[in-house]
Amino acid sequence: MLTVGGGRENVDVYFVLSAAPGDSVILTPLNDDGTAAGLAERVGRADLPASVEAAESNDGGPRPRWVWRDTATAYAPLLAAGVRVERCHDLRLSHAILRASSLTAETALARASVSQWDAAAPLQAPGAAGGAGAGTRAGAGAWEHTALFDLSAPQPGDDQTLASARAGAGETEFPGSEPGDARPGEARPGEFRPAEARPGETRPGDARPAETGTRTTATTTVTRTISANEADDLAEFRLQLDAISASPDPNRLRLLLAAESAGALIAAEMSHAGLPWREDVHDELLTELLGPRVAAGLRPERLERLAERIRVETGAAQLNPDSPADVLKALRNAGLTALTTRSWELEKLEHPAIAPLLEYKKLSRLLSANGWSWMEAWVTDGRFVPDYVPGGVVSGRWATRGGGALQLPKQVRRAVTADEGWMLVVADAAQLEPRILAGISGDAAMAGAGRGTDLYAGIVASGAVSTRAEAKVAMLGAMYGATTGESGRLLPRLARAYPTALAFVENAARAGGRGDVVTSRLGRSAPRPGEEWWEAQARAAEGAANDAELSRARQQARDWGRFTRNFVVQASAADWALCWMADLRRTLASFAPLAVPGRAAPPFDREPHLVFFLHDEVIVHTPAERADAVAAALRASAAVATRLLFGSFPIDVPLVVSIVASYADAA
DNA sequence: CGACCCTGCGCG
DNA sequence: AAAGCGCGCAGGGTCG
Repeated sequence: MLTVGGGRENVDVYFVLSAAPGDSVILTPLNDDGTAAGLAERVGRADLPASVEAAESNDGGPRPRWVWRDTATAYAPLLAAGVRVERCHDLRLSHAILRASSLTAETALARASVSQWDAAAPLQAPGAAGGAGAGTRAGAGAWEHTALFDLSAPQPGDDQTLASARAGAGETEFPGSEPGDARPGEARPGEFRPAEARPGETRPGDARPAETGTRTTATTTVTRTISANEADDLAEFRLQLDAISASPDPNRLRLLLAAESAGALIAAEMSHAGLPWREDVHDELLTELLGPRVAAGLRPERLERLAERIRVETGAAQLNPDSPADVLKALRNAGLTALTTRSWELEKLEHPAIAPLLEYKKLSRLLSANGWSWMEAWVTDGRFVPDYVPGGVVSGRWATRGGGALQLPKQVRRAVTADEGWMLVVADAAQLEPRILAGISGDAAMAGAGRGTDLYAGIVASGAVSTRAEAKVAMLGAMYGATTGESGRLLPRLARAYPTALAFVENAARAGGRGDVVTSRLGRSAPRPGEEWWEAQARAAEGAANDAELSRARQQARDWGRFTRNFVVQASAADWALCWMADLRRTLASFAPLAVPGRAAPPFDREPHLVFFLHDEVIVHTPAERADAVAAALRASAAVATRLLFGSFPIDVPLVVSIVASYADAA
């Protein structure tokens, strides 16, 4: 059976999980500096959940950190078996961050050639989430990776030999480092962070994981055969540890990677649990708005009536209201000058066809995006199970693949309903991005404007602008790089009141315009512009470009500047949100199980668990009895995240928390 | 028929 | 070009 750290306490031990031939997995225990911590063990996949659970229990000792290529693929089968892990290190996500980060720019990892570690997230097998079934998903034919760890399936011929020497585990005490950030503030120690790695500290008998051959040491020598996968994983992990310790601020990156990996665990857990979804409520809502369900491809009654009215009012008997070109032609024939068929554009027009057209567009959108077909494809057994893609956006935001989980319209949120005896705790970080801007720029005036209050109201109170709406549009303009319109007009006033914050985003924009790399609070860097961009800039700088090319080059430089201007804010907000959720997850896991009737999938059937995340908002599904405690935990974790990012800088990120039966009732 | 782009709109 | 960031998705339309 697996043991961790020979019973020592306060030692981070990693278990690297690698696919091995014969439907098995190799677990290699490592110390936090990448040296061997014990003998590797081979476990059949069927027995893996039990082994993992045993290591997680460890009699009150430290929990291991699981190191694996891809959390979604590795963790889903564990969850399906009801087994949860506390911490992990996602090699692929970590690689992506370290590859791009300005903090690890000169490391071997950053200079390595493009490899399997730079590949996109593997696709999830339908139904891998466990709790809910596979369903019929659009594009299901594209699923490829169904096996456990098959990013590159092990070939028997690929095996090589490596000495894995048992180093004197247990001989030396390695207390964990202080918590992640250089300015940890009041953060609770020891949370979701890997302990300090110790470069240069090598003990006799340690085997470098990537070494081959047999090594005799003062203790024991073990020679065994390992798969190419295992060698790759160990080598990559070491490369990452080296890159981190070589960075100017290792703790910053350790925190980021721990939070990113925790996010991957959360995504897997949310897909396992699913978002509670009342199909009957959804169906009722659709029927009320659209008319009774009809076969896919047909228009429900209400839509058909609207389409007919539009045809009558425009005099276009054959009009297809789903075709923008058709609609445009019909409007012109009716004497209207419309350039596009966008709703906000049509709203300005005065004509009897406009009202039914706008209503048609609204309802038709509901039908195609979240109608019955969508429900059939994505909701199973009362759970909406989207496929989250942690790290799917360069800023660190998540993406989704299918299901449109990040665009759940307010129209259908009524269907998101807690199980009987359970509640939803919905929490939203109010005005997160401008607050993050105040934090990263160190703008005390802006931070002060938001302390304990609505930030936009605080900006109004400072006298910079006169209404909340103005404050909001001006702030958004500052973060997005508005140059014209109301937003552009208000910017100078904002800049006078908050010069530090405005200078910060201005600098980020200038850096981007030069092609320089910008970086989030915790160390996630934006990509550099592509080859084409550089070529255009070079031609412009050499004076080789004609007027059109010159203005295009300048335009591209401004565009990239707007991207980097926004990146520093958006990516730092994503840093914060990941820390928030990671800390929350740890707290929720510590709640005593509660025997309540419910339909939540084990291991979450007796305790609060995250079911939804959207940039600055989360939903926790909880036994009703625990709802208040969950609300308190959400606030506490927000405070932890704020301290982890900003230390003692006097800033707060207040939450708007609602305890509701239905998502539609959240504030 | 699929691959691809465009339009439009949902979310933050 | 709604004034400016980041996304995903569906449907129409075109091309090969």
